[in-house]
Amino acid sequence: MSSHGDTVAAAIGTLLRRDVRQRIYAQLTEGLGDAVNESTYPVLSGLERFGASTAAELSTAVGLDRSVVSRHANILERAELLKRVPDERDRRWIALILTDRGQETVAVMRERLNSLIEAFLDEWPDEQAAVFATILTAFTENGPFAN
Amino acid sequence: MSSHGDTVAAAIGTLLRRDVRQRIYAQLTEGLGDAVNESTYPVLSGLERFGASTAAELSTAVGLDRSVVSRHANILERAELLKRVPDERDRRWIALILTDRGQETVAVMRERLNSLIEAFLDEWPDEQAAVFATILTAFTENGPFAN
DNA sequence: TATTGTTATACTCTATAACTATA
DNA sequence: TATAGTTATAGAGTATAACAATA
Repeated sequence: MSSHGDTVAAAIGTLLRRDVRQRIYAQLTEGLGDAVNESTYPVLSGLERFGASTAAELSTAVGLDRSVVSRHANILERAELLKRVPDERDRRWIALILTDRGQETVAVMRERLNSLIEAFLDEWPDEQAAVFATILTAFTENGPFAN
Repeated sequence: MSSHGDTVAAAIGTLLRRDVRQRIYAQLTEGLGDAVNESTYPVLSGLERFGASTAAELSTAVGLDRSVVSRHANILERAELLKRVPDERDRRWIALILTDRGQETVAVMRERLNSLIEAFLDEWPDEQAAVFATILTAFTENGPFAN
């Protein structure tokens, strides 16, 4: 009878806290310009993950309405982080694609997150870090809150 | 050269996503009345964690302005989940305390979270679950995003 | 003077509705 | 007609400012 549930539940509860979340995003987006923040992050990050996408496609992927994606795209376009191009598949559609600068920005944010976590994990034996990575991934992909 | 950093970073990124967070809160608060939702949750949960507190005290603990805590307290008070009582320490202050019903509500939410996570962890060898719990707790308490 | 609780106000983010264009 | 993109509008949540009450 393990019962690490309470411990993990408390930690998850902390991660979900608004102030914690804001601190994380603030660190990742610091110095990248006003256009890059907790709200626009999903659009930037989503374009990097899924490649060129329409606002409607991206909206389902990131859990926002397409009107919201369109609005964030305006902000990111003005900052020259993405651009709009005709979508070959359907002339009604407009594809959002990252500019070089947009790709660099996403790379910076990913690198920041990766290296902060890497530094933290270095404190633990590799075998334990591997177990942690495996179970955390399973939790987000197949756990009780996976879609 | 471990490099579980990328894996963990991706999982953390998922946990931070808005749609994931909303799904979690929706499950925890389902059926507990309109007063209990993602916004009022921190106030309820905070009162349980810290005990009777003023709006100002709670606001620093949960990362909200005291005016916001006061507003949420109104909603929770109308739902009879908390009540306001004079604070012995200072006659300017008003202590927020959970009613019996409020305590039951928090217990239900905690129990839901605990048992969902417990069920997930039961799928793993206890030793690995213990490692996961230990490292995750260290991450939230002393990791790169701890306050 | 300083700090609390509360309320009024403004701002941000998001969803809904309405419009245009294309299929 | 159906669905995309976009924009106008409304709603929810929060921070700021201002007020009365108490220290």
